[in-house]
Amino acid sequence: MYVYDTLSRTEKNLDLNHDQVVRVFVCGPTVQDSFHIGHARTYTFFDAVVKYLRRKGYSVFYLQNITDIDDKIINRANEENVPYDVISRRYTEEFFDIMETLRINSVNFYAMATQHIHEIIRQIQVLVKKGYAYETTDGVYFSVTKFPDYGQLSGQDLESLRTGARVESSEEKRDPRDFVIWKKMKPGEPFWNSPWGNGRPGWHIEDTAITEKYFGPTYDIHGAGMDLIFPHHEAEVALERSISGEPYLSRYWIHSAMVNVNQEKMSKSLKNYVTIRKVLEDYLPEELRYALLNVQFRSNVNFTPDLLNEAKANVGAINTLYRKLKLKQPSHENSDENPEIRRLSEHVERNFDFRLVFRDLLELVGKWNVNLESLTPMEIATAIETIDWVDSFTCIIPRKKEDSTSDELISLLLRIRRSMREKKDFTGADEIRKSLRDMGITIEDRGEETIWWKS
RNA sequence: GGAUAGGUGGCAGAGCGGUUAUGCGUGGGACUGCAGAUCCCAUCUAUUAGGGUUCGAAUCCCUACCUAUCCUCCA
Repeated sequence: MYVYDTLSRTEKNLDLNHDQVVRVFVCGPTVQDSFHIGHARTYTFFDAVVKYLRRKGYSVFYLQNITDIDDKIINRANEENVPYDVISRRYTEEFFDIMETLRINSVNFYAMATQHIHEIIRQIQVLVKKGYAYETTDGVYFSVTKFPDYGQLSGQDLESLRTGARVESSEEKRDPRDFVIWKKMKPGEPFWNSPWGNGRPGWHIEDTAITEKYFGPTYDIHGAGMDLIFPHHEAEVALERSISGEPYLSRYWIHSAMVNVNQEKMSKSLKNYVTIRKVLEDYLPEELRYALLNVQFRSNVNFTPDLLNEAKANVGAINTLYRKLKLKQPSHENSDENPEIRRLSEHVERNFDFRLVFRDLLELVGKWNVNLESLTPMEIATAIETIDWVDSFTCIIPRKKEDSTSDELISLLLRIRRSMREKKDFTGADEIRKSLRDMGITIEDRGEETIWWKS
């Protein structure tokens, strides 16, 4: 398997160990506001990656943090005049709710920042003791120049960072490029006790404290959106490696690209974002997943109606065929190997190109549709197995609606409809068809017989 | 200005030196009582620009131009 690794800037052989747990960490959100398609993209992508790895037999521990204390949360709380945790809880709940709806369920553990204050303080203590961090009147800072590899991950050199300094420089910072790891509280702000007085953690150290607790000083895969490469991940590397002395933090760095609107990054500040909830008013979660996975992960996507409509059309086509196949009699013999799956898996294993998987699956769907009536039981089994396999990590086959209609009743209705049609009572026949559709049952007249399925 | 990706038909996107992929859209047709689903045909005959290498380039090299992300909080 190959993945593009940000640090080495090359496609690297993804060399994971089947005998050990594969440790994957992906940066979670700051729970300060509603979530948009940008979030959906990142988390859907890594969900599919982890599901694929598991499918392949790896035992993956997928860890994600949740930033539940942060300036933005405090600001929001002040605007609404409520305690900060009213905000963080509200959006944490919304986040979990959306994750569930989008079928993003591969994360083993969500680590909340505020539940790891101890670990954070311990890391800061080590950094201060080793001389990597220093205290000022408003906080504790990490001294960037003490870490020679700073800038390596993002391809920045320290000098150009200095000249580009849009960094707001606090007077007491020894270097404008230094970053906070502990913020001392201002009146009215939430706080935790620490050796440096009351305050709260900086963002970067939150993640290293969490990953160190669950994974130790190094782990296998670190993922997130590309916008976090600098300074966030750069800072994580500096912090953890300064503490551990190890030559690396994560063996692989996988960064997914942005979602754009009118060629611009979807973001809060530009007010050009579309919330996930909004999209789910008109599209199925599976259609959104398809749309987002139908793009190479390192390419930006422009978010347009076309993108979703194409996904809708394709998900519909795959699903319809899938339901029809399910009505047939597949062979139950064990086939040695499914050649289609082998071919499709090559796409996944070359840079997780789910898009190519979809493309080839669609071609197969066309082929199966043409021969639908003449497929052998073996071919039916292969087709179903192939779609199931793709669905096992992409989750694009819409779930059936909960239903209570019995098969016998449906058959009865269809018999009645048949006799109506024979008597040319098409109005009545169409009414039955429409009612069944409303109940999530699709029917299809095929000459003498009528087939149906629940979708 | 620096770092990193890119620039292919109406849109999305393959191709990695030698068949105008493919999907969506659009038009037409088959099937159907009508739908739906599916299929067939067509449409679009595209590769940012200019040089170069080559028998031959979307594909390699150079130059220019353009776009996105990051260099500040951000998935």
